[in-house]
Amino acid sequence: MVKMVDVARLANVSTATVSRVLRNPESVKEHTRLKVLNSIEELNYQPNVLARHFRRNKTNTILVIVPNIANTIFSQIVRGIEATASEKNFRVLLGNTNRDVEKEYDFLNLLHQRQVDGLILLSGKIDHDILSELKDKYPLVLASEYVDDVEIATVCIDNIKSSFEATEHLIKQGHKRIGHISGPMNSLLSFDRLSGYNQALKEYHIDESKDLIREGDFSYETGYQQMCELLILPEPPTAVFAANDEMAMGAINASKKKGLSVPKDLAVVGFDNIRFSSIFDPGVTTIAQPAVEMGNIAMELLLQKLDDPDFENKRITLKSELIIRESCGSNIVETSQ
Amino acid sequence: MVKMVDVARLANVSTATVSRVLRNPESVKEHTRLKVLNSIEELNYQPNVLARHFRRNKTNTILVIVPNIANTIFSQIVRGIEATASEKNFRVLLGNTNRDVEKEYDFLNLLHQRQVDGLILLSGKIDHDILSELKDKYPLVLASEYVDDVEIATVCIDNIKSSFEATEHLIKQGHKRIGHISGPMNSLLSFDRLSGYNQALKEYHIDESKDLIREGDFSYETGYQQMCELLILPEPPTAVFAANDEMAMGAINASKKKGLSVPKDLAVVGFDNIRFSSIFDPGVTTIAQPAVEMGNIAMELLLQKLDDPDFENKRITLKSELIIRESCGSNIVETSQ
DNA sequence: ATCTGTAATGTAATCGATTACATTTTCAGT
DNA sequence: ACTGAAAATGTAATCGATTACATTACAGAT
Repeated sequence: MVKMVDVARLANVSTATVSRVLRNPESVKEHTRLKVLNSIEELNYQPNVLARHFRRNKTNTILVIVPNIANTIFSQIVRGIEATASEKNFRVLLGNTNRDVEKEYDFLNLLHQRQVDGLILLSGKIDHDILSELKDKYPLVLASEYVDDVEIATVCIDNIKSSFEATEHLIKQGHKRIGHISGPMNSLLSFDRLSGYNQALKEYHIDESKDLIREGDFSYETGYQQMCELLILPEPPTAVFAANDEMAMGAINASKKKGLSVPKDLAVVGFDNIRFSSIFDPGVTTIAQPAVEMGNIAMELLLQKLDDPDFENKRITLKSELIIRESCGSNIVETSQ
Repeated sequence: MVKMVDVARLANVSTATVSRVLRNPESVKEHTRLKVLNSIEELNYQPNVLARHFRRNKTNTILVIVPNIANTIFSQIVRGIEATASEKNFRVLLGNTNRDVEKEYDFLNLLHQRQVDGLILLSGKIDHDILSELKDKYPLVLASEYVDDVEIATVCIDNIKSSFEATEHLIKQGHKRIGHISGPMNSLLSFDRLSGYNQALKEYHIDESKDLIREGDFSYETGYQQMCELLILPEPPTAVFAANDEMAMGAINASKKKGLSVPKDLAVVGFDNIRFSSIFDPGVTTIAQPAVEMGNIAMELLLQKLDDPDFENKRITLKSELIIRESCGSNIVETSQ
């Protein structure tokens, strides 16, 4: 393996100069720089990244902890993160947890071991105290998820507002009995989506009913089960707002199974606008998060933190959008291609 | 940061002994070992991974190149890889290419730079010559995809056989005009799925027709488009075998759009058994690959290669399974929950 | 008690880039 | 031409674990 001394010898300079050419080209005279670059070329020199990491105690790698990479909302955010990261010559290590908190903690070891320089969390499950300790010790950004109390750099949408809009849309279709299948209640995001739903009901003077609110865990299966529960109520809902698209699809399939037709007998709205929402039949009306952009911004925030650990922990709120498809019975209908 | 010398000092031994306790415990006397372990505990010592990587010129990290991580078939394989990897204390770096060959080559730099110790490829797009050079220079395993000519450790299923079965299933339902929407023809896997289809037609004395074979690229969109093409033929097919589930769903939706009913007017079989195939309406009949197991085995093969670069490059072929759902009009019908 | 061979432990070089500090070069200003 | 400051380059220490080689401890044989 060619190393820096070899280049230095050939170019007739010191290793310090070679190193500077690579990391601080402007601090080296043009003439010398060209000599060095030529030698690098001639020897086909590639710096030893591991030595560099060791010496600088940095890896140019960041960790992204994802609850479920197979969910397109997360893979899109990751795509955004990667795009911005690779521009700045950063690598992205994916920590897929399948919604298992233990695995999250496992991945955090990578931070402690300095195998990664920073962290983007797409999951809000980690304990508050640990989170608040983390954000003081390492560059940390939350994306999509968020927490209160602790001040952490965050990119997200306004979940209360978008859930309000989703529910309002159902109300405007004339529905009065509207169910909600929520996400797991240990996450603030789930809580806010529920709040948006509640606020919409209140705003339009619709009585709340505890029976109509069911807790799921963002999986298709819980959407299916909870919908079954809702359907055996003495007075079942005529519409359902599910806290994500997978659960919405679960709810739709449960209703179909019971012989109901969506949207005629039951209107459904989801959340996230995952790829299959437009492929599914009926197309799922949903709230679209600007996922790729969210990833871009999350990475930009992290880069700033990496550069200056004291950089302000701002929260950036992006706009979401209601996408109307067939599942809610609106007359405005998108094609499913 | 506590380092090895600190532990050594406290335990009253040399750093060599501390290092041995960590890497070769059996070479250290029980008495000494305990002293050292106690000191490690007491000081809460964590070895500097970067220094270790540098010194050993190994990172205990492997790279997995994936065409599209949002596709559940790939995320399942990755899950299998990760499970086996983490047992052996290996990290998995995910290289998602979105089917872009350029990005594949980018990721290969990680190998050259020794940032990863080995590679599992889930894509068969890389140039033969490069592949054959790679496999001599680095531990390399192919999973799901495979190539001929070059001898590389591989885990896969028998795509010809399973496609034969899929097509045969349609034939046994009485279909005589069966279309095929293939994968991109630069991949051997697509080619084999086409071969299986052709062999089944031949076996059952059904005339082939070039018109009925359309090339897609494994995306929903091409499935949709190619099905549209098939439907405007003077004599359109009554059944279609698509080389993956996404294209099968595209085909189904295209037919629905034209007012056809699946499976009554058109029977469809897909490939891969992605998660959404059972959620889709109608449930997609498909070939299930043992994806997680495939990942496990791929990682095991790679570990063997990492251990001994001259380890035999065997190809392991796993069993696939035909999963019958509603889309093919069989009377044996699975529920879609 | 002495010798021998093996097991256990220690000493110190090593991996290769980075960088604090030292030295030399350059050049503007007189 | 000379001075002094700034720019360019060089010297050598440094990061922290690993490991080849050297030394010591110890058990068993004589």
